[in-house]
Amino acid sequence: MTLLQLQNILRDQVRQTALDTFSIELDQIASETPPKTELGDLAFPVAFELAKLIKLQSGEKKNPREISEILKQALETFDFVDKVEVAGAGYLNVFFERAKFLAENVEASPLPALSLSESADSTKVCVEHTSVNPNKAAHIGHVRNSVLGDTFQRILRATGKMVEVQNYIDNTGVQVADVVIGFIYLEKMNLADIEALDSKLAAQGQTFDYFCWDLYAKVGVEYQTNEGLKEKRAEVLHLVEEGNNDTAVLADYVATRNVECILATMERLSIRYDLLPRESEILHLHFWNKAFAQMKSLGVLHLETEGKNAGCWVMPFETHSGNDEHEADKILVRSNGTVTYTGKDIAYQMWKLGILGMDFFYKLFHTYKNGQQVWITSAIESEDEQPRPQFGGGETVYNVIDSRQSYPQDVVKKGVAAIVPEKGESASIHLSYEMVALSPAAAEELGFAVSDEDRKRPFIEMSGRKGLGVKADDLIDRLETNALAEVEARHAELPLDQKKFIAHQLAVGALRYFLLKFTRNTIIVFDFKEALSTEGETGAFCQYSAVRANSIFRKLEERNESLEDFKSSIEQPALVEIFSSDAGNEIWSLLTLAFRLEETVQQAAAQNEPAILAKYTFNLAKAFNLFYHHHKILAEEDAAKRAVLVITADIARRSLTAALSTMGVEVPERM
RNA sequence: GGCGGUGUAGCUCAAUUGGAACAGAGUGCCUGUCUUCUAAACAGGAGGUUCCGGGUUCGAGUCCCGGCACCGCCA
Repeated sequence: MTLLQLQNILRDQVRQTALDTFSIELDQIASETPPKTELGDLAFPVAFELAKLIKLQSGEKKNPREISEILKQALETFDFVDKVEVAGAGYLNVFFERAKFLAENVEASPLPALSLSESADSTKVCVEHTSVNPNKAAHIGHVRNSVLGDTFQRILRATGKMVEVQNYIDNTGVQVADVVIGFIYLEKMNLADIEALDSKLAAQGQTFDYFCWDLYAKVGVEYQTNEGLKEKRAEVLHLVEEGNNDTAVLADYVATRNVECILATMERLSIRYDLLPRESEILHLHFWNKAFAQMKSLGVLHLETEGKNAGCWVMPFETHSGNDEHEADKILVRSNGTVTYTGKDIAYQMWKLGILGMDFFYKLFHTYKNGQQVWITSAIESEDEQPRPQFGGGETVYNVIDSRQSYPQDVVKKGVAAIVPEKGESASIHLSYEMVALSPAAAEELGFAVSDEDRKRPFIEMSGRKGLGVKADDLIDRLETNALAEVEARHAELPLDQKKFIAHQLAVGALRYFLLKFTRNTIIVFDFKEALSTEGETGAFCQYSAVRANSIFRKLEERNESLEDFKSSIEQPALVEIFSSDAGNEIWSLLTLAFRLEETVQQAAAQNEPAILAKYTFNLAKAFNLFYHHHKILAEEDAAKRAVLVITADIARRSLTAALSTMGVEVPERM
């Protein structure tokens, strides 16, 4: 019986007792964890609610404490429940039978549902994240998206879901067109020149995406004075969208090279994808026409005949009471016949949910070092490669997109729900997050001129167009360099390869944790000092804690002592005695915290909030450090106590490792 | 102007969706702890009008009403 199962059983019992005794049906029963382990393992504030409901139902006034006494008796009969106390104004505090519970869970997996996600009968969901415009290198703001998405994807897997990860590639948009203009008109380069660029850049220690980063900024500057260049925009964009011409071929090369670079950057952070759906295929396969036909036949669209929207196809939203300006977002087809972004997004969202009635073709794009494959869409049937996975058709679709897109995302969600009411709005989830901005000081540190006006602002938005931002690879490099110096100082004797690998693991841990510890709707004002720190609430702190735990087991192995012997040596009476001793509470509180990973992951999934897992991981690491500090585990003389300490350390490190792994963070061999 | 978000310790952030028994962390500041299973650690201290004003109730940082400030989106 896991902690989660036990909690659910107790919750059911509370519900049943409320029904039997007071004829009150409680749909949701809140439970919480008491602030200190001495006060119990699980608390129900349910008596207060019951008192209110009883009064409402029969007019009878009941004291919450009285109600709790009745519930207490019902809960005390349970296995694994030691005692139940009524505390405060009517709190119900449940204490578990520590020894029995530990004996039962010595071997338990911290995330039992993880193995389910490989089985065919688990439900499939799609997570779209990253989706960087393929015209430049990724910056730290993009990385927040990717880390959030990748971590959330791991969280979903840990709850037993089958997950498909998509990275949408807008390869035919204005941003790509702008860089193409830079190549053609500013750099005077043709396709062959661009193809030769990589080797030239390599000699200067540069990369393609960095080159594009600067070029894109250059185009932005040029636009301000060069009207002629700006006029090329519409023309180039049109050619790129249309395809089958030299400009489109050049654009495709540029976009693909940038995708390759961005994928390489993300792989440094253990972020990988299953599919790269491209806008070019959505256009060329005419997804919109299919969606448009469906919408017309369902009558969810109508042709506006008068007013300023005359000639437009619009989708009405009863729930929305916006003003005239907002109506613009509901226009799906303009009076000139062109489809809006919202229209295309709705068609694409329908494909993701498997309700469009048509599909892309697919070819293999890349095989990662770990064997995972990432596929890319194609518009050409003969290019379709078999065998291949089935893509799209998610039960639920999560779109990781920053909060500035909240309104359009809401329109897409409502639009899809109008077309397929049986799926409803809940099938489309916008995992929104706030941007990563720069403090004026950080912008100056990067060498950007900050105006007096900007200096007064709390933060400055990063901008690819201005070339203002902390590039992801630069930051990772810096993190790796710093970490390597630390490893060098502590473990000079290790081979360089190993030291570099550890430094890499630490850099990933630092960056991922830094981006995950903030809740999604907090604007991260990037600060170098904070991001590079390895003290306090950081990835390194959590990793360090796990490394220390592992070193205990390395030492045990060296002494030819096995964990299995400890597990088989524990006996109930000895356990009971240890748990009732002074150290018992502290050991037990570490254990219950470690057992709470499964529950925490479920919470993070239900609330779409990876920061919950980050906070938990930090608290678990902290609790382990305390335990580690208080007990000399290997030196403990009392054999029974030593066994309990070893087993506790093992359970804690397994939970910690699993928690970190769910955040995409590895535990280094040494630190 | 309309819609949405935010406001909590010097600074950066949490707070299990309305719960208690000190509103918690990290950082910064002050003070202690390395011959030990790794000090990237641990312990202690100072630091709060939860933006302001009303309201709802057994109970409000959280919900409602009215303001203020900052941010974003749509024009």
